Amino acid sequence: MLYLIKFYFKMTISEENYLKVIYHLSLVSPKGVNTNAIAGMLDTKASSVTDMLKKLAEKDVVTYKKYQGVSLTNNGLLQAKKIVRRHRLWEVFLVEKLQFTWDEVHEIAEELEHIKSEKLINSLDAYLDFPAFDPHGDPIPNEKGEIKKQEKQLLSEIPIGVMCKCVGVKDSSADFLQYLDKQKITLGSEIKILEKETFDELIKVEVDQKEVILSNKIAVNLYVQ
Amino acid sequence: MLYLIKFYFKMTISEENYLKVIYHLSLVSPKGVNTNAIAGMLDTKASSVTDMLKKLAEKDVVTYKKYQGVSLTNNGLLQAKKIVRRHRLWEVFLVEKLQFTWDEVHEIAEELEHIKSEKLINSLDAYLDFPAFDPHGDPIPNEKGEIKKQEKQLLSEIPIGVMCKCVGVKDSSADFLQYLDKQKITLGSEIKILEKETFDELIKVEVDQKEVILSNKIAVNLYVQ
DNA sequence: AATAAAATTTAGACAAATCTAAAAATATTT
DNA sequence: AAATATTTTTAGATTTGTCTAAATTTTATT
Repeated sequence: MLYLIKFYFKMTISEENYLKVIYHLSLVSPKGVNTNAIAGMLDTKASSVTDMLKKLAEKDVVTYKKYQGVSLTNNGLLQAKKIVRRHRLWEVFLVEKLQFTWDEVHEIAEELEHIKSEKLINSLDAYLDFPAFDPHGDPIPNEKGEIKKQEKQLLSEIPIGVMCKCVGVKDSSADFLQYLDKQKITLGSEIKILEKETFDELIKVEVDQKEVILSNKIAVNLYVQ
Repeated sequence: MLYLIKFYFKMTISEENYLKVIYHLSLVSPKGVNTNAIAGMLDTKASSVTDMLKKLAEKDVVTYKKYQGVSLTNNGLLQAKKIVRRHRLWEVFLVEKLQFTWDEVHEIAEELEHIKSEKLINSLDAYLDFPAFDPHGDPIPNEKGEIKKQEKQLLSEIPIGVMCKCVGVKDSSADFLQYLDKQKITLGSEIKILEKETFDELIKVEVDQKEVILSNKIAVNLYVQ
């Protein structure tokens, strides 16, 4: 069982933040994540990223070849998913139990996600009744890192007249979420597209029986089913 | 309102841990806390403590004179109480909501206490119904740092025949708490001393209608009312 | 394919929090 | 009160994560 040892390196908060960002970026560019992209997400310098990538490679959580970008090892992938799991479970807790709105939870979850007690997180999971999705519609990995994939499309891809339901957001910035609140759009909202204007790409939709006009920027950032 | 600025120095986790320890020690020795005592509590070296005390003095959270020990400023006291507040509220959460036992909560609360969102902690407080005491019977400061004092005595000070109720522990180590569990003693247990043996200081007590023998070490670490 | 541009890495420096070993101050004992 | 012991501080080193500026590699353009 000696091989297990490498799975139990303790990760610092900084290392965890790198892992998480590499995970998110690798979902978009699976063949290797750029140094600059990581630096951008973490608001740090490329040279700092290089330094950290060497350390993470040393710990066997990423595969790193100079100038060739970086990707997660199996081990690193599992660890990243655990961080994401913690983040999203805490978000559910904040919304469901502490009455936070969906635009308020991200920052606090960024801190809570680094508390690593397995017992804590599994108890929380049970307490919340094993939610599969967080308040933004993003899937919550289970203890083994397994993720329930959800069929979903962007609102912009839905044809006129078809009824669909809001199941998530692509952009989960506070600005966007607050704008959706203002339009009374939230997870579960029933949406039907009434009209699409080709010229300026505005669309007229019915949200829970009320008509509203949405821009294309909204439509390409809202997931529906 | 310029004077408020110094209240808003961001504290690192390490600084917070020092503040908290100084707070706890100053309850016992109010005329100044020793460098060595702090080092002992934080499992660090006296020289590291000296370094940190200078930094904390710089931030106006402690009053520090070389070789003369250290004490909290008003500002430092409030900050320390906020950390204690967060720690104890999380302990209540873990026990009441996530079914942790009272010996399991301390370590996790040590991490949770450093998450500083006021909104988070006040929402949690409300969610828990504004508890006045944590699972070990220790008081939870309110938002302003006010603490509800509880009349309490050690079990060892109670005369034979008087009925009392367990309201807290002086030693809250996991070992002691687990020992109490084994004896079926918990917060709220009704206790009556039946006999005191002067020779070896064992005492025979009735706990919730059942007789048990306790050592003096238990009696001097159990608070009753 | 040569050149220019962009991305990445290296080298060396810095701040935070710690350490060891030695020096200085305080407290205790004889 | 002198000698000894204890406590505390200083000086200098180390580790982690970051930075700037220069050097290198890769990619894009002519």
